[in-house]
Amino acid sequence: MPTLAEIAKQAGVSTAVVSKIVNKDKSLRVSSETRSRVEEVIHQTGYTPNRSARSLRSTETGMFALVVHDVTNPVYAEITKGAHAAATEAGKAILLIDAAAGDAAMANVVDLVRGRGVDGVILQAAQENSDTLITQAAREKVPTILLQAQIEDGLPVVTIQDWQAAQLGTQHLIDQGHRDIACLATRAGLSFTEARVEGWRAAKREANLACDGQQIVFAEPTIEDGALAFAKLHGGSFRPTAIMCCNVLSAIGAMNEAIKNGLRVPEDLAFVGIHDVPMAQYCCVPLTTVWTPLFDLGKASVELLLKNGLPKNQRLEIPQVGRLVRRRSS
Amino acid sequence: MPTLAEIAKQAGVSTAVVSKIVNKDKSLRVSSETRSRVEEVIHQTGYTPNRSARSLRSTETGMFALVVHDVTNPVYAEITKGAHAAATEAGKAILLIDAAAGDAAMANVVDLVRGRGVDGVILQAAQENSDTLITQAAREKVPTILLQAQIEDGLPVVTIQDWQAAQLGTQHLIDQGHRDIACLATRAGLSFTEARVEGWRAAKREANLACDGQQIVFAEPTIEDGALAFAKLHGGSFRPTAIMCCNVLSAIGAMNEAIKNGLRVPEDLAFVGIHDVPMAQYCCVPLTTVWTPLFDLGKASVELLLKNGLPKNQRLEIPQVGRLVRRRSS
DNA sequence: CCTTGCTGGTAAATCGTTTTACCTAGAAGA
DNA sequence: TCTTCTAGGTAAAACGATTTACCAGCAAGG
Repeated sequence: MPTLAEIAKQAGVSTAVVSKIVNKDKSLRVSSETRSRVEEVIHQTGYTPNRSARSLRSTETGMFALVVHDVTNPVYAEITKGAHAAATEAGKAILLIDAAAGDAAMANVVDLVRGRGVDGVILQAAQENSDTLITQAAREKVPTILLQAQIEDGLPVVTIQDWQAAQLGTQHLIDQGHRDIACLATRAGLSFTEARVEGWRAAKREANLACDGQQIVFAEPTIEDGALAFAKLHGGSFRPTAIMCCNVLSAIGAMNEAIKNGLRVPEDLAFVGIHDVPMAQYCCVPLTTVWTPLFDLGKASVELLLKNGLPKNQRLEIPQVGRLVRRRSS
Repeated sequence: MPTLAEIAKQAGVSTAVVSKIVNKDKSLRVSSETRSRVEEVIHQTGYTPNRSARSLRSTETGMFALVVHDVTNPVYAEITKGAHAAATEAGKAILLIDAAAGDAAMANVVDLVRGRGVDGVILQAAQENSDTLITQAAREKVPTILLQAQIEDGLPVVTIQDWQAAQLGTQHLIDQGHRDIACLATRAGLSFTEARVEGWRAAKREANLACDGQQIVFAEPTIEDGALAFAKLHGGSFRPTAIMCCNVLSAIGAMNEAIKNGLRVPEDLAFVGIHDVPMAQYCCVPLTTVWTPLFDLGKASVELLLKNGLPKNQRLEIPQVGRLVRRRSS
């Protein structure tokens, strides 16, 4: 409740001194008596600087916007948790934006960026409406980091090792003796989708197994879309004995649909999914997954914003490597 | 990038006029030519008011802090989604704090509150460290709303119909012919835990079934703790044929553990859980749940903050009633 | 002719910090 | 004795909005 000016008056010094003491500014030369007198008053009154005033002067708000597709998706929730952890450690706050809430939510972020309400943006690009956000951020020179998908050149991206994750999962299926391995990919056209499909392809090539377009089907990372994707795959001419799923939720959806269709998992059809969320462990047939460093993905993106040191086009791949978590589905 | 003053200069008017036009202040009397001239300049330059400056004058930040136990818990994620939706609709932003991140995160919120960085707080009380937050918020007169648990008198609480949810689930089990129905409760001592246990008790009483303390076991709302709770229940002298679980995650954990112990669900042991998250549908044995208005719970708490109209001790119970979603586990 | 009253504004104070530029007394050096 | 540091500060100008108080000029009413 008290203002800096009031503290200054009570301690009999100028506001400059108080400000520098509060901020631990090393450039301040002050006698130890004065210092302790001021500190005493600060302590007594329980003074905390007003954030708006501070931001106004310093143009730093201590807040980052985190735009995710959908908070209720456990994969994104884990990323969010990581981002939050890094922010907390640095004394910063995370402004959560759920892109699933539609254009209004996006418009809100744009406003925030234009009004300098945030120091940076971490964007898990959703639809085309994210473009507006990106251009605005660029114009306002608000640091922006892309999560997972490199939807725009000239912006830093942070990803996991997508290629390796898919390769690892596919290799496991090959090791189990599968030869007809389909790929249930994430959304077509995105950079990480391509990386994962490429990982699947690479593993198959290495084993001299043919890959063609028919073996790939794209789906959003949701249970529902996974189920639909299975229908497409099951109806086609290519009948796989295993499916490498680029997302854990679509894997669960597809697997469930397969079982509904009377298939036995893993005997008739085996499944592997990318991202090891708790749900994988407890679903109908426990799902084999490739564990990925989701927490660190979120954490790293915030840390990058804090350092503010990422060159324009750099791509940061979280070094922590995925590992296979084998369960009943394969 | 341009400031209000620059707009004013370009349009040849005072800053007061521009400010009122931007804010659609009805008290402003201005000729239509001047108005359109100003609006033109605003449009041309793409002016957006600086949030920090605005907050400094008005003492409103347009941000609410939402403190949840753990974002990766799907129940809380859904609440978060609801809160976010309401905030978005009102052009406000949600600052997410994950209490699981520990004391540092809580200290952060306290700082935010003291520095007037947020207009209000929605608190899903976690540990005792939340007390500091509450007292600070009260002292700073920052509106605070409690989620689910009434951990402090004198503060508004918003809840779902806890009693009815538990009663409904238990009644269903009774209808299935069960008589020995245990209660896997949430954390002991919390208001909503008591309400749910009371709902369970009421349903049993109504059917002339005995209830005693042995039939109740408490657990945190996690899969792991649910599993542990099952062990306690299974080891005891009371052998239930059904368990009414006050949380969906602990239900899944307990059910899984039961199956591991060779029990058949629902033949040997039936389960019902409160809160209908997607996971319930896809787990080992699809879980019967009582659907609850989680989204609306989050939404309502934000709306309450927006209206700022809740009397001190009021308790808002989301009117939307729960319904039973029957699946294989019962 | 004098007083209101309304229209369409303006100028300046204010919010609570941070930061820059300047100031004074005493000590030290020449 | 005169200059020059240096330690320990001070005063005031930002930052970019909002808000209050005031004002000039014209028309209408008496």
